[in-house]
Amino acid sequence: MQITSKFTIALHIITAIDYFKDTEKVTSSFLAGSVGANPVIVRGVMGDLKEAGMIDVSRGKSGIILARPLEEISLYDVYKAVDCVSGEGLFHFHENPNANCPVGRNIHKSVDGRLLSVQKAMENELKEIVLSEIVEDTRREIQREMK
Amino acid sequence: MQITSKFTIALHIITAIDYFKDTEKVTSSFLAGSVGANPVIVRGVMGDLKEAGMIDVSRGKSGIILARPLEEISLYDVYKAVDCVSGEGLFHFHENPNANCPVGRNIHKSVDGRLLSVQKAMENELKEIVLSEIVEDTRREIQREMK
DNA sequence: GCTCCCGTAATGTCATATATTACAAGATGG
DNA sequence: CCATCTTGTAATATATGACATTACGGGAGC
Repeated sequence: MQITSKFTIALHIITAIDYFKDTEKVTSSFLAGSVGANPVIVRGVMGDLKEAGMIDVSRGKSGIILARPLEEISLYDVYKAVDCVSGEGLFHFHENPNANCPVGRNIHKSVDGRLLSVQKAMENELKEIVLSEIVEDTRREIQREMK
Repeated sequence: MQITSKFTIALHIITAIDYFKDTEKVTSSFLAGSVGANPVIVRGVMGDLKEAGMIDVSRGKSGIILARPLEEISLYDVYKAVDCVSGEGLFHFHENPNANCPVGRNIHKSVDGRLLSVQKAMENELKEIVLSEIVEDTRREIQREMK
């Protein structure tokens, strides 16, 4: 199983908002075109990012702008904002271990904590990466193309 | 999204095989009873573990036994054996970024590597945990119950 | 040969991700 | 104030994947 594409869509959106901020009118339809997904999906992700205070969205003839400097936003912030790992955690414990079996009754206690610490390790890694790295890398790749 | 319950089922199975090795006839149905899942599911996981050389399975009136000492098997080995994270990786990149858009064309290059390294960080954490820890902890919990 | 149990195919169900259409309501420009 | 553009969101459809369940063939032991 995998982590929802909402996460990478969010990264894509933010990168595009920054990249096109001076040359295009950035709307959900425009972003959807770049991402290759439906505008409604993009609006959903936009809603998550807005709620987390990463972008400012206004209706009418306005557009979408970044609300915070990219150096201050980590991948973990985005990951949390779009909530791509549902509440119960990264690992899905099988639902009904048999309470009449000593192993079934106690396996949770010895496994849960360890799996949680593994998840935390991954999340800490996400905290180490900031959006400005992604955006700058993408800019560099685009530059390289032009030569 | 989450990592399949096949993973925790595998941990449960192995623990149960060890715990009941002297007192019960360990079959797929017996294990299914403890896990709280269908015997067919358990057989599938057993097949994965067998293929990875962790257990020996024989038909007829025999039973299932561990093939390697638990100290030599890490959670990562089990995780790989049951293949609970499909081939493409933990993160699911959105499928169709627009190739006509400079961002859509280049975002992959700047994101893929970073996400992969996050996944590796998690997997390295799994390598640090050995099955004997789980089994011993579970035994301890069962002991504590009895007092 | 009888019985037990694994291996596996076929099928069904259910949850979730994503796509798509439709429309109300807010913001802006004239 | 009105026309226009765009977001927010509900309702619906589709596809995929996880898991359950039934069924049955074939090996292993007694």
